[in-house]
Amino acid sequence: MQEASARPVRKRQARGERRIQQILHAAATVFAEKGYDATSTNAIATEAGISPGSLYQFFANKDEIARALSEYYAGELTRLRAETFDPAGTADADLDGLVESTLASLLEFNLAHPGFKALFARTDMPASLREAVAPAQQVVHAGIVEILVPRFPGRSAEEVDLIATVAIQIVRGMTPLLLDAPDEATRAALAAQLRTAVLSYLRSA
Amino acid sequence: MQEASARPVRKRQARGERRIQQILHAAATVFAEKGYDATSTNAIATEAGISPGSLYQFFANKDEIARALSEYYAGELTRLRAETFDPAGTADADLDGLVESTLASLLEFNLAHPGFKALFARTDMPASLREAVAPAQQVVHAGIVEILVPRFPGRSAEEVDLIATVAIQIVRGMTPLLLDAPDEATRAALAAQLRTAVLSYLRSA
Amino acid sequence: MQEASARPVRKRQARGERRIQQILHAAATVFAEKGYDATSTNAIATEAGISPGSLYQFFANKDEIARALSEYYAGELTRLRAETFDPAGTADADLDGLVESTLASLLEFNLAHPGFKALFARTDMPASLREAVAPAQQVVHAGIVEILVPRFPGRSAEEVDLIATVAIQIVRGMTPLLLDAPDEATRAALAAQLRTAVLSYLRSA
Amino acid sequence: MQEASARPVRKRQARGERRIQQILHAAATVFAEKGYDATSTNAIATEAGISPGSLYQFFANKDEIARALSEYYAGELTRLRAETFDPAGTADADLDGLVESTLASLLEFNLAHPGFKALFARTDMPASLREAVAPAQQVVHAGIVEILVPRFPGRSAEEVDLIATVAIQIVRGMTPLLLDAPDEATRAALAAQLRTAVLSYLRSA
DNA sequence: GATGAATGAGTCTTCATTCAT
DNA sequence: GATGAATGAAGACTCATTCAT
Repeated sequence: MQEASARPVRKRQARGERRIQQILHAAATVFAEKGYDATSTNAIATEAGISPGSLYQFFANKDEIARALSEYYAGELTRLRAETFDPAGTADADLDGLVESTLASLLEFNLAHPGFKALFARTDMPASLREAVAPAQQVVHAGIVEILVPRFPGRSAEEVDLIATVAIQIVRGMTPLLLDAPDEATRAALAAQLRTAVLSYLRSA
Repeated sequence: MQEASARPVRKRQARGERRIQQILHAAATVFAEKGYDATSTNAIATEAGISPGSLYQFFANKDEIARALSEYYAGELTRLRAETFDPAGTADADLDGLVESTLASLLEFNLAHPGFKALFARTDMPASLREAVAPAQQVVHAGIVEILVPRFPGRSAEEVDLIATVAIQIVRGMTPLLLDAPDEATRAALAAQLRTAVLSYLRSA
Repeated sequence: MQEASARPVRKRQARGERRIQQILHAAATVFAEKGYDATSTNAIATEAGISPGSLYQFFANKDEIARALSEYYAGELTRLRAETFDPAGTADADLDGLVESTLASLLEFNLAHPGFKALFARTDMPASLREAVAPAQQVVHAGIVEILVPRFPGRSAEEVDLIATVAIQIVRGMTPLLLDAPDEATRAALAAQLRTAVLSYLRSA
Repeated sequence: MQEASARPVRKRQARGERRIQQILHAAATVFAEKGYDATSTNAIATEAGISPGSLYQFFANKDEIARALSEYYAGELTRLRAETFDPAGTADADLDGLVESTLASLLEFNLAHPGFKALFARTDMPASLREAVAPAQQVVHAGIVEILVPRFPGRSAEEVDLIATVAIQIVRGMTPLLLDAPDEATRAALAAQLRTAVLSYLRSA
């Protein structure tokens, strides 16, 4: 009985789940192209190949799409982190390598998820969006804190928080430049500068 | 005819100039409150105490207002710079002091011109706005370059440009945090971190 | 085959009947809360704990729900009438008592069936709704006529019809006030006035 | 100077004033046809021969149109009342005549202002509409109270209020029937009954 | 029958911009 | 130049109804 009834339910949910992924993917695409503000829900629906009404079957409003996308990104980041990150090796790893790999991961993530920058690499957000987008921000912040804590043994949690915030803000400020770089060389140069900036900040913080 | 109309023309121009200032001031106020995207031209007109039609007598569209405001800020920045900055003393001044005073000036400028952040402290801009807002960005950039050149004697113009760009981007990333700081203490702490970040970056660049 | 399917069919019909009651009950609840126009079929389905699709398995459209609900009320009214009303005693009962008990019954019915007022106590209806709702209206009308006929011996059927219509319209006009009365005292006072109004009208008609 | 500057201002206001009348007239027409709920703001704009945007230059939303229309009707009713009503002669006029002329006026008003019934002759209203429509209701109520006060010398203000409310509700209940009467004869018959109903109620109240 | 996803026309409203006066 | 009315294309969102499973 369990099996028998579980299947159809799952099937239905599966269809919805697929649609949700579809919508989120479409949203990410359009956000990446036009930015969050300039993206209309109808444009998302069109990009997803569905009708405006269908979109609202799954999301109550535009902000909820941003929130869900943000949560999706948060999940992906967490997943990637779990795969990549070796907490054991972190303590004695050199800061240089840690920063390098973290920045590389973030850049790679941005390239693989073009919508991410619309939710992450924006320093100036309306309150409603800021709230919707909090999940991904927090995951990034928590991840950075986790890296920093063993590096700043004498500091209070608040101090490390602040340092993480500043480091993230530096990255945030540089991200659009990196992503919009006209060629690979420019991007590499900018990435190198970003590494320098973050590293030197962390060393003198 | 020339003589006869000369004075009224000047008067008209003068009046026009005043109107333009009026509009720009209103625009800055509303930009500061709601951000550029969420600001309607009607809201600007209302804030300026004029009719929407009048606004369009002076500005062809919303972007042009941003451009003019940006140019106004560029002018103010240049003026302030001319008053404050002593090129003679720069060469042998210590970088620390230079960075400190420059950042302080920029913060002060932001506080004195609340609309500035809507045009400057935004890392992610639609193309049309980015272009409109270029003037102020360039003045800032040029100012920073001017400071940096004597500090990086061996570097090419391009390299210094890049360093300036990165430094600015760091500031840009931090500015919203600074301006939205809940209290003076937080702001001071953030400002100190920003100083550290810029300084250490410049030192290791 | 006939035999084999006979019972399941009945079962199905029984289940269907239950579903229909379920839907009608839900509809009445939501109508009572928001009024007919503001009630969405999805809201009814949700209140009934079923899916929108299921609802349309039993009712072709929103108006049909109103019609069925109206028919249900008509049935209930008829049933109550049969239980309560003693045609034998009516002829010589005093009009005063008849009016009083009839109005009391109607009020009670309204209180017991909160959805009734959305279909009955509305003087201004779109044609489609008016038609759908006719059944209950007619039962009420017929009931009143039945009471009035022996009271107006000399009058033609049309005249009695008219008198009944007017009496009902008076009740209809007062019903929302009665049902929305802020407290019991106010309601009682309004009920008394309504009695006076109907009684004096009937006496001078 | 006064004259000179007053004119253009008035001219501009006049244009707006005319538009407002135009919109209210259109709204009344559509309300009369479809009822308030079923009337869309776009339909009003179309009926008024203007664009949807223009409508919102004068009214913030649909409710505000209802309110303005209600206020217009309130004004008209007051004006008519001032022209027609002779307070001096009221005291000793017979109730019969007063009721007759009042009901006749109200019927005439309804016929001359087809939108009125959508705002007045509706017993069951959503809260937002009820509030918007209050002005006209109050004028009618006040007018009736004014008539009734000398007729009910011993009663408190609250009692007279209640009596007026009931009388109005009777009229309200009958109005749709009157207005939708298929022919003049039916309407006259209904009007006669309404007179009887109101009069007998007032006599026995 | 049941489900919930799908539809798409339609709702109210906003806004950059233009135009008559 | 100034005014404020005019425009109409969007925008976010809703809802009665239908359809695939």
